Amino acid sequence: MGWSGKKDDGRDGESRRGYHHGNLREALIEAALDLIKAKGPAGFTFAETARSAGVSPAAPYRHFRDRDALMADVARQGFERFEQFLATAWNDARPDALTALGNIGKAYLAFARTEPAYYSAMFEAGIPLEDHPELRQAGDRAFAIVRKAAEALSATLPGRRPALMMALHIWALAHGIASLFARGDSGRRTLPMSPEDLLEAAVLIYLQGLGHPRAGG
Amino acid sequence: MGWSGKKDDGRDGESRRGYHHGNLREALIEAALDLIKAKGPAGFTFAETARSAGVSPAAPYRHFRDRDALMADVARQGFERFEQFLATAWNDARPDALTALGNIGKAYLAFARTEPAYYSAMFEAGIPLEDHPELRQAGDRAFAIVRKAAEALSATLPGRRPALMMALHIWALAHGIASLFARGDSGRRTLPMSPEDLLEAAVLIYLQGLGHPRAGG
DNA sequence: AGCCCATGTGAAGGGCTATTACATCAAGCG
DNA sequence: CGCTTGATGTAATAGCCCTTCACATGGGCT
Repeated sequence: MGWSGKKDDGRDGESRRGYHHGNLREALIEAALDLIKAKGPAGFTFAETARSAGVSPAAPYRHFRDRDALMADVARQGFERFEQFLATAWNDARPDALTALGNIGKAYLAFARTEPAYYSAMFEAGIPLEDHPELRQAGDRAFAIVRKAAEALSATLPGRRPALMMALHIWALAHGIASLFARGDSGRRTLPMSPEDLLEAAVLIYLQGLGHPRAGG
Repeated sequence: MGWSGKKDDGRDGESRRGYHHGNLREALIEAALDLIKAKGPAGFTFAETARSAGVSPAAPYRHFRDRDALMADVARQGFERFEQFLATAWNDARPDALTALGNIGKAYLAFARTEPAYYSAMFEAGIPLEDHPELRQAGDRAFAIVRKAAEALSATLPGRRPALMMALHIWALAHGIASLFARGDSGRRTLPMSPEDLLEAAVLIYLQGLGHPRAGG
């Protein structure tokens, strides 16, 4: 009974239709993305996400078990977009496998730069993969794109090059460059060349080391 | 003396004699390392660090401006140890530059694995470098070891290879492999080979692409 | 001895996480 | 149509953390 029944501030939030939000789950994910982008994965809080969505601090618990579950869902969604992004860049090895692999590299760095919130959630939030199997699966599907590219490249190389190893090398290289040099505008190291050029040069040298006929001769 | 919450008493040789701790700053850094190792950089808290050191929650503020300042100091100390670790592995290009570079790679991954607390603080804590210039300098000094190795290698290569670019490539590769595959025992991706072998293979292929006479065959 | 000040304490304000009991509302059912 | 039910949101709360404040302690210096 003690509840102060007067709450005529129906327009406190943005597009609340009434007592129930109507699409809170999606609104929370979107708000979380904005907050992660603005303050990093560590600065993102459940309570502020709830405020951004115009609901009470307890409301998000109806849709996510805890703060980490929301972060994991953001990361999962990020991996799915990432997979599509890489697949579009690969474009079934068109116009040729070498060019398409270069496009994958550019797409990798572009994603890290233009979607820092997703990238942070995916790789830096420290979500334990064993607690979120769907997250690991989403990551594996994204990696499969690079693996497919490595297999196509491997077919053009002399000898029988292990495609999985090539894929791991390229992924690690792209991730290392993205983590160290292609992060948000703030103070990372300054480079004598763009991260994109740095990655492309590395991949070409690497492929030449594997005997690719057209990689930098 | 009701301040001893737990009996972990990590004081090695220097115990608290009375009202004043005597060596609180060092004790806090050591306690922070243990906590970061145990619960990750996000799980580490100022208050718990203070408890571990046996002081009140307000005491650490006499030695560090805030929680981030302690984290930054841990990271700075980590970079200094890292630099020494890499320098020892390089060992002035002995027995030869190629072998010594391989040792640097192994040392990089070994550091990430055996000192996960330092490595987390250095690369994953999200400390803004512009707020802690001494941290950036410490990182630059560690990178200089890899740069020196790249310069020595470059001298053995045909043509005039840009040593800085080589150093960046190798650093990014090592960091990517360490971040993705060589982290703590917990659930990362399973590999067909050890991270060390993966990195060594990548560096050898890369150097062969640059024309190194003995890398690959 | 007496003073200074670096160092440590206790209390307090404010924020976050997560749980609990209660409120609201839409949908299904007789 | 009135009732029940389940999903969704709210207020209140406990516990923890960060940070600051006034105050306490005692080592070192004159």
